[in-house]
Amino acid sequence: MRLKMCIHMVERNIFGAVSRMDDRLDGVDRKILAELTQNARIPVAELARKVGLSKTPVALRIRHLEEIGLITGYRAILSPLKLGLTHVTYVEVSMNDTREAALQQFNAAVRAIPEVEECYMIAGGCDYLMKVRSRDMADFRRILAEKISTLPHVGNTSSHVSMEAVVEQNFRLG
Amino acid sequence: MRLKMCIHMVERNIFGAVSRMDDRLDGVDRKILAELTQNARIPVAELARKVGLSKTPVALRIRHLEEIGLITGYRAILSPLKLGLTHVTYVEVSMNDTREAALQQFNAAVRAIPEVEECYMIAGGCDYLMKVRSRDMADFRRILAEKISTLPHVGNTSSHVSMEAVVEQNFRLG
DNA sequence: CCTGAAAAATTATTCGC
DNA sequence: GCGAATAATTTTTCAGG
Repeated sequence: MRLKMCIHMVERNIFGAVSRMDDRLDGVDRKILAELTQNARIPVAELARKVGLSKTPVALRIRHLEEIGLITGYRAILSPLKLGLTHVTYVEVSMNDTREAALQQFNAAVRAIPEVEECYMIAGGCDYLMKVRSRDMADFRRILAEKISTLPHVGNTSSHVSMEAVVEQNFRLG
Repeated sequence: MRLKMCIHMVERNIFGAVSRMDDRLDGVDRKILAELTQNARIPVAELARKVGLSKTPVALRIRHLEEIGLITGYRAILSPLKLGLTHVTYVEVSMNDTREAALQQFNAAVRAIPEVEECYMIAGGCDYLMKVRSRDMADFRRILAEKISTLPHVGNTSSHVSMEAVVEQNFRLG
C-alpha cells in the first residue's frame, strides 16, 4: 500500500506532468528491454545469461517493467510482404474546421480506420499526416475515397506514395 | 521434399514476383494472427478455445505461419511516454544526388540511426520522408544536426513537428 | 484434417543462503 | 542477487474418428 503510493508519487512530478522513467532504468533494465524488444519470447533463463544475472532478479525486473507500464504488451509482428500489404502512402489532410470539437471528432473517426497505421497532428497549419497501408494503388484509392475523404471536417488531402521502404519499423530504444 | 517444392512454387508466380499469401489464409488463421498481433504470449490452449479448435491444429498453424515467414517475430512493445520519447518529428529530405549508388549509400546510413523509426522513399522528386522520435525539441535538433543533415548526399531538410499522436501504431490486419 | 488425452520438455516460481 | 528444488505450463506425441 505504501509502496504503491510511492510509485504513484514519482510518476507525477510537482507540475502534475508524467515524469520520465527511463533515467531510473539501469544498464541491466536497458539490456532486458533491448532483448525483449527484439524477441518477446526469449526464456528468462537465456535472458538472465545475456544480461549477466540469475533468473530471479531478471524475472522480477520484467514484472516490474510491466507493472509500471513501460512494457505495454507483447505482439507478433507480421510480414507486410507476405500479407500483400506493401503499398504505403502518406496522406496530408487539411481541415476546414480546426476548433477543438472538430479535431476530437476527427481523431475518433481516424482511430476506427484499420488501414491508417499512424496518424499525427502536425504543427504549422493544424493539419494531419497519416500513414496508410494498402494492397495496391487501386486499394488505396478506394480507402482514400471511402474512408479518408469522408472523415469529419476534412478540407482537402494530398497523397505521397512510397517507392521503397528504407526503414519499415524500428523498435530500438532511443 | 515434394511438399516443400510445392510451397516454393506457390511463393513465386510466373512473373517471378512474390505472390500474396493472405488469400490462402482461412478464417481460423486470420483469427490466430489477430490474437497473436494483440498478445504474443497467449497460451496455445486459450488461443485454441478462442478460435474453436483443439490445441494440436492451432500449434501446427502457428508453426506454419512462422515457417512461411508471415509471422516474422514477437516483440515487446514499450511505452514512448514512460521512456520519455514522445517528441515525434517528420523530416522531409531532398537529395542532391538521386543516382542509384547515392540512394543506396543513403539508405544504408539511415538504417544505422536508431532515432529514425521509419523511412520511406517518396515518389515525385526522389525525396525521403522519415519519422524521428526524440526526447524533446532540443534532442531533435541535435539528432537533425549531427545525424540526419550529415547523411550522404542530403540536399536540404524540412521538419514537421507532431503536436499530438492520434494513432501511435496500429498493428491490425488490413 | 481434427480430437483428446498422455507423455515429455521447458519454463516460471519459491525457497534458503 | 545466487542457485537449487519445486511447481506450473506448455509443447509434442499418438491412437482414433
